[in-house]
Amino acid sequence: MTISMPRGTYDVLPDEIHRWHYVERVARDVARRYHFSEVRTPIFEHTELFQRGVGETTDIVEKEMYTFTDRKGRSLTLRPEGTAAVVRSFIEHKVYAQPQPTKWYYLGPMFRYERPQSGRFRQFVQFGAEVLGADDPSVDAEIIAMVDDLLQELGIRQYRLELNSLGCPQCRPRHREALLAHLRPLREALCADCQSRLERNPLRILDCKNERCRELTADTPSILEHLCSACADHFAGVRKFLDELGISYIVNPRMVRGLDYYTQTAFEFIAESVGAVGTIAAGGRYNGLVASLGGQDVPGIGFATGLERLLAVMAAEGVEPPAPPALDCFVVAVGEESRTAAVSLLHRLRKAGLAADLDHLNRKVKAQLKAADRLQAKYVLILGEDELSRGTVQLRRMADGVQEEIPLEAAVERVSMQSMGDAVEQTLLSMMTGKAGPGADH
RNA sequence: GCGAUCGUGGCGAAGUGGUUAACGCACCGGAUUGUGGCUCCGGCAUGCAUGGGUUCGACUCCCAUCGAUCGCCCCA
Repeated sequence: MTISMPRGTYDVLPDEIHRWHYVERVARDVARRYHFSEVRTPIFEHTELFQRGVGETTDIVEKEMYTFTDRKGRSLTLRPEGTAAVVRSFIEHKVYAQPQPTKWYYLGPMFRYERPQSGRFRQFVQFGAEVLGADDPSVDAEIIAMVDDLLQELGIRQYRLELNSLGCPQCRPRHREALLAHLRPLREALCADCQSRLERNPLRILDCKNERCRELTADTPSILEHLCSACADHFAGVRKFLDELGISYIVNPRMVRGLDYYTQTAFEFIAESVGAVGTIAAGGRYNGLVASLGGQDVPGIGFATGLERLLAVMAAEGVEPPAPPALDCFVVAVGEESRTAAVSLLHRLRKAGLAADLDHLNRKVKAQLKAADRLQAKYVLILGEDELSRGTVQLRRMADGVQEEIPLEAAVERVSMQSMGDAVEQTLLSMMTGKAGPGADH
């Protein structure tokens, strides 16, 4: 048997890589405009970082981590998410001693041992950003606005933003008690999952998809009614800024986040009609995380989005990222004699900045032209013995087959000028028609 | 971790317990002299995910394993 890729992984082949490049480019550009700097942390960390950072009782830590022991017996784990490592880095390099706030973003693979399904993989790519050292509601709004901009710019239209506040260590316990008091009498009527959630994580019961559970918990005490005044003020502040920015949202008091570290603001961007997993971006505030990982009491907020899901939603909405540029020039050599000259010509084209190639399979002229056509070469330079003796080449424009014989010396410059001219023409055309061309802004 | 469906050449896709496993696309070559996109001709799976089993005989039936897709849990 030949070896295949591990479960839950995928190859991005060259014919679709441009979609990835496009999303990555837009993400980085949004980050630039929001004034976030990129941080790159290791793909693996000490297991303990995630146990403490993500939370011992979370599904991620309990059953989804890729953990292994290295040759010295250390327990290491492939990162399942980005925030813990960013915070670790922030603390480790004493970045809190520098002017605050710290605004970092990351873009890279994460790993979770889960059953693959649509929009879910074992290795997947997240783009995320964190603001450390500022707890003003305007920061929460900024993070949310950033995600909103990202989605807009990728051409994604059908999504909604759900917002909630999870309170803080002062008010959350009060809500929890009220919740338990309400739910305990209903215990027997709840679904099996919810019964087990009851003592462990009662908040999750509110998020249950089960019809019966939903009915039973319909009039359950809301976290929003139990917020302390600080959290209530903060939540009101976030809403005020979002309203000011014209970002619409739905307050969902039943929304829960999977990771233990969230406090106050929590949000989810949900795609309207895409498979079972509709969440394409999510995040929230985590004011206790830095301290719990051994740093100062520094507030934080962030988000993460899965690129596979963005790509899936884009495909579902018919958004087509700009195609990669075609090959500028294909050099056709006729006969062995001209091959040396052809290789030399090819080299000069490339040195001049053109994307150029030639046939390496010793194909006949016809087949070489066919290859050039398939590669969508804009121009073809044909070099045979006749041309060689005359010191010329045939310059053929593939779009219409117009061909002329030009001096060999002028070939590189001619193709350069023509290609450039084509590009300018394209741009002008797209400006006039108002349609987005390659590299044009949206 | 649980459930459903599925697994035939690079891709799509017929097929039936029994002779050489259709077809389409793609790819490669050819249709005499050095020229693409059309047309025509030819080539392209000693094998039907893997391993067992049933049978005189299995790609076709059974079991297991692996994988894919989708859903649950949970999550980006």
